[in-house]
Amino acid sequence: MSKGSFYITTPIYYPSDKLHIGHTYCTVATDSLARYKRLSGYDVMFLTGTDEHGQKIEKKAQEAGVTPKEFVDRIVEGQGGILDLWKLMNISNDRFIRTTDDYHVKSIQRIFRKMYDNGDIYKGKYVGKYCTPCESFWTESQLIDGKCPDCGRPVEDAEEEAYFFKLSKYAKPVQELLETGTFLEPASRVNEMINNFIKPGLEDLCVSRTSFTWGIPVDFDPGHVVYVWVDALSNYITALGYLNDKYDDFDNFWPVAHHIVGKEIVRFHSIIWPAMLMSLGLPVPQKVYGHGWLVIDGGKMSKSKGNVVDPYVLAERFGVDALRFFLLRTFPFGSDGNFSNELLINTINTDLANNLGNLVSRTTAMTEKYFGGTLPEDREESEADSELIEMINSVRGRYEKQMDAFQIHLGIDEVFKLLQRANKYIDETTPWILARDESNKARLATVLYNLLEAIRVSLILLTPVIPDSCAKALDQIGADADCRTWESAGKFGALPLNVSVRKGETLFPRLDTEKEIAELEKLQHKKSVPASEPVLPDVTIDEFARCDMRTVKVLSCEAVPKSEKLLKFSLDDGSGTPRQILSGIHKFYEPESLVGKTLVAILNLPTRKMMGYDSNGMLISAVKEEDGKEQLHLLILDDTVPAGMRLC
RNA sequence: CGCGGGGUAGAGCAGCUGGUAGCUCGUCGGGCUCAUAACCCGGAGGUCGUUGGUUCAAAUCCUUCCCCCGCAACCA
Repeated sequence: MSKGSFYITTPIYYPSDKLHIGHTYCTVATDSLARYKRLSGYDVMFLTGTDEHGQKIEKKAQEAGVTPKEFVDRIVEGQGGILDLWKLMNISNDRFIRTTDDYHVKSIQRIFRKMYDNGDIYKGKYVGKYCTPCESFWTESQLIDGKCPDCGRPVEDAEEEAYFFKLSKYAKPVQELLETGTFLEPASRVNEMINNFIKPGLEDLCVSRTSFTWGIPVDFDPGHVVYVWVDALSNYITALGYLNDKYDDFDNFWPVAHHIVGKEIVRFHSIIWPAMLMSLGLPVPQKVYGHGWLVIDGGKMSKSKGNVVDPYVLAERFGVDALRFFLLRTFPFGSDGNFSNELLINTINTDLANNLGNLVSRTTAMTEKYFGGTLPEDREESEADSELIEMINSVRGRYEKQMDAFQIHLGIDEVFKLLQRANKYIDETTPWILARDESNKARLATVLYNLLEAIRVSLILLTPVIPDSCAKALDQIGADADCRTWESAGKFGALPLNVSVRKGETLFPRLDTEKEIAELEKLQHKKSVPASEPVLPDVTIDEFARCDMRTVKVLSCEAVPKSEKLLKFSLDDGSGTPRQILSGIHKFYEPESLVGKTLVAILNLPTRKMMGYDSNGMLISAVKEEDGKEQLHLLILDDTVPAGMRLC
């Protein structure tokens, strides 16, 4: 019965913030592939989850005044959290792993131990700089002006103990893996990996840390926690029960694994992960597929640009299926896609409302109008039917080919070619004319039946993408369970000759483009305007007085070459010697416009190097997050104010 | 010379194992009236970023330069 096992995963996401449309894109795509494989007869395991350890979460939790576990619990399980989002998006994952789960923790300790025992993990020294008061280790590049980036005090040479994984040992087999076969796709990523990382030489990888504690302890060496590589990547096997008793699916689903990942983490999945598996004596997964990103106006989505798209807003307004469809239909899965509200609405209208929804509507409407909803069994075939029927019979094959290559958008495209052909078929056969003459009843029934069949097959194939809508529409055209199977999608004629249809509610209402875009912008605007920040905890007047803020006049100002943000200022601070300060405000000000202006700067910050220049202080600006976008205004004073006056 | 991706009709993209350009949307015109002002047909619109070269023939291969994006760096 089963065609075999199929294991597919998303990355485990880092719950330091709310997830955005990019994460949704990846998960929805993986979900549709998982659903496709189930539909076509595979025994599927679909895993997603969260990667919950690390310094960043430790720090964020501290800032929020909660424990790290409380912090991630809120983002993962809380209202509007990750689990809620996947539920909303109709994600059919079989399992959800959190790296804080007990069984995972135990497995990781055993995996670490195993690699240690076989000699691939060794204890080494991590040479760096140590700040005694802060008890922190820093690398050379993290230092600011040779001093501790946290407190500005001097640091000393020190060695930190750390465990290393012999990544270098596996450079050759990994390169061979990348070069042969189809392990990493799309193929364009292969060269990137080899040129960038393997050719320059793979260095052994630091796999433990002592600089933070929010992680899985190395059980045989207290003080060390397992660093992200081993902890996070191994989720793909611990979730199957590797070296734990929680699950027992490892033999079923390894190595038929397919990792869907964003292009930014292709490196970890195509180099480090296979090397780790080789070390453990395990086979490597079948495929790593790096999909592209959703970008906006050609640029990356980011908080500071204020263009992060919230999947909740879109799903609530247009429906989950519409959003799922848009993401998978519009963008080639392997490359970047340009997201826009307008494109979203156009796609919904053109494909879902006009093409699919309207076809179902006009077909069911005619069936009800001319036959009271139930077709008679008499038939009269015609040469005019052959092309449509041929397409119905062959579409599954073309679709399957694309989907097996993870070309979801092309798979969908095959279905829409059939839907378009069906719409055209109505024009060719003019059923409304046939209906005028009683003697054409058999011919009319044939035409409608053929249309219902085209719709039925299309809906089955679209089920992985828009499951709920397809189920509804299949109800409308009277398809019972046997008429919804993968088998039945391969051949014309599954519906009974006397099929009964029931025209239901409109599947995808057509949207008013301009109105919707306006509404959407309003919504996204509203959502992203935060309440003004709370006032910070008290400081004493003495503490305030330690900040040496003074008026300064701009002597000269120029852009720093090769930097898009930095401006280099020469300032009169009243001392007689010009003071150099760098400031990342090029996005807001052109250098010429600031010459001669009277500004405010804090002078007694430690010197900091930026792009090779010293910056002796910081210009004071008024900053606000507005509309998700950073608004920045330099404090510009009346030019009658002389340079060098202190603020107090 | 840090690494990589890309520059093709108004917009978004395909074509890139070489043979005088395709798709979707938009636009213009026509048809139809079963349907969610939907559906069907047709037209207009591109010297395929730039320079030079290979070839009978280049968007497609090699070369020069320009521009955009991402990584990196950096933004207190």
